[in-house]
Amino acid sequence: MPNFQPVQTVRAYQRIVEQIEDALADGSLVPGQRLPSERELVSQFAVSRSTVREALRVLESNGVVRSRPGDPNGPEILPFSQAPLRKQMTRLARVDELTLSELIAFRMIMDGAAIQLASRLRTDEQLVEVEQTLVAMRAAIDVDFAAFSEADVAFHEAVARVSRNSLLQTCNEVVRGVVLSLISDKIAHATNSRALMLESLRHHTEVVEAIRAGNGHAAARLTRQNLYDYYATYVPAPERDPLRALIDD
Amino acid sequence: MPNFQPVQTVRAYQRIVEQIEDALADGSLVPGQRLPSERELVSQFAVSRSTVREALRVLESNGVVRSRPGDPNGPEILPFSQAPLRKQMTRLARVDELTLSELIAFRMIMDGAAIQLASRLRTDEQLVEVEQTLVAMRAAIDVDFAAFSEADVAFHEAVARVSRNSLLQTCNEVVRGVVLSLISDKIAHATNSRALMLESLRHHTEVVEAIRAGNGHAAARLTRQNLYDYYATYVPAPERDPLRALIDD
DNA sequence: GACCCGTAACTGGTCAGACCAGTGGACTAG
DNA sequence: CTAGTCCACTGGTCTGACCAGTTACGGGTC
Repeated sequence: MPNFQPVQTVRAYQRIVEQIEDALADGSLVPGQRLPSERELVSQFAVSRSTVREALRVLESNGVVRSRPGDPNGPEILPFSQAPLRKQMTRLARVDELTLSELIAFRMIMDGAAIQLASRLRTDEQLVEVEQTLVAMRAAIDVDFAAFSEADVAFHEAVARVSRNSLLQTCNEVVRGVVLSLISDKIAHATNSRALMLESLRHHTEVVEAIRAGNGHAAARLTRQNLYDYYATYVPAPERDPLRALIDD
Repeated sequence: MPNFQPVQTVRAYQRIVEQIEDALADGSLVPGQRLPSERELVSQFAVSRSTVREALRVLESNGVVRSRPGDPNGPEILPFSQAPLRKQMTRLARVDELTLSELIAFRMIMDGAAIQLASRLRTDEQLVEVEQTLVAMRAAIDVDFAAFSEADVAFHEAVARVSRNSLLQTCNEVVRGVVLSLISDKIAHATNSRALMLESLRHHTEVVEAIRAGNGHAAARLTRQNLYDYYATYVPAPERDPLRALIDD
């Protein structure tokens, strides 16, 4: 008896999307390359132009290609971007499918791991790079909070690079962006921000010390603690349990 | 001097997408509701049907709506789902030239964190649930490796559920799927798989012990160690450093 | 009255052909 | 060799049509 599979109607534009995504996955299509023009695709896929266009719209909304009117080279294959990933995550966060607590827990995990890896894998030059972002943070305190925030991001990005794990790096970046967009308005109203910045700088300095010492576990623990201290006030009290579970070992 | 903004052409179908997404964000459109039929939308938005359809294709590919031919109620607003997030993440994992080592490191981080959270947050009923998946694993050993593998997945999914962090859960699931797809062929050829399964079962049992004891740190460490033991042979030796950095504290 | 079934009015999926406002390369005049 | 014009071609949008499938309705049967 043959093992029949449930059939599902696959629409024409979907098969076009699949073909293009497959070509991208197996490397026969690489970012920077151009797709043939819509009218050319019409004859290659043997479908109407509406169908081709629906496929292109889907690819475009997924950040795979970009069409520009009048461009004689045709639609462009874009390099991978985390923008669509962030869009989806933001969407989920907006509808409470993801709570702030979940996002922050995730940040604590990601950032902690990145720093743990960094403290083991860093070269001396990379340590210097990280220390320089600390210097930039200190300088930014005297400018304004936005500058400090930017320098803070630079610190975390430098550490993430050192961790040599691009997946970790991307996830980190995305979730950091989402968290910031969720609470940026609240942070802007924070009083006594200078004290906050000094405190944050002190925390970061401790982390760098642990990185220098190669003490990955301590560095990770400090990082998670810092994130908790920094964000806990924005999280409803009953949702703080999971966050604490990540810091007390 | 007015602060001019760069203008960017907003295409008609994009404004339709925006309007529908906004309606969804502010609650005037909720999952389960139906959109008017395409021809009805044509007159409401005062555009052609192609334009409406391109907007619907975009929304559909983002998991916002679903169209079914012949449905007199029109396109359905879907409940929010993490499926599109997973799709984007899988794309990231496929495209972003991720090495097996990076993926496994990521799994070690994710799974470790999930188990750490689970051991602190679990209820007694949930502990029983997890223990039952262990029983299933033991039983599956006598069937075949595929059954064992399935039971193993069930174990990790149960733990991820207990961690009460759906983002962690999704990432976990995605990266597990990607890793498995990369090495499934090699595993299938593994000799003496019964011994492997018994070893794996012993490891899982230790983890459950740590969960029962509420020792999150130990549980996480065990988990990472187990994953390392299980996967290290598939990772080229020079790439194992980052993995080891995650286990020896 | 309850039930079954065919029909007709829809639905979405696809197609063909058309127009428009742009782009960019080729071609020409200086 | 340069500056300017022109035109072929691009994507964005529209119109109108056909098809296959779904569903609700109404008429017929029991």
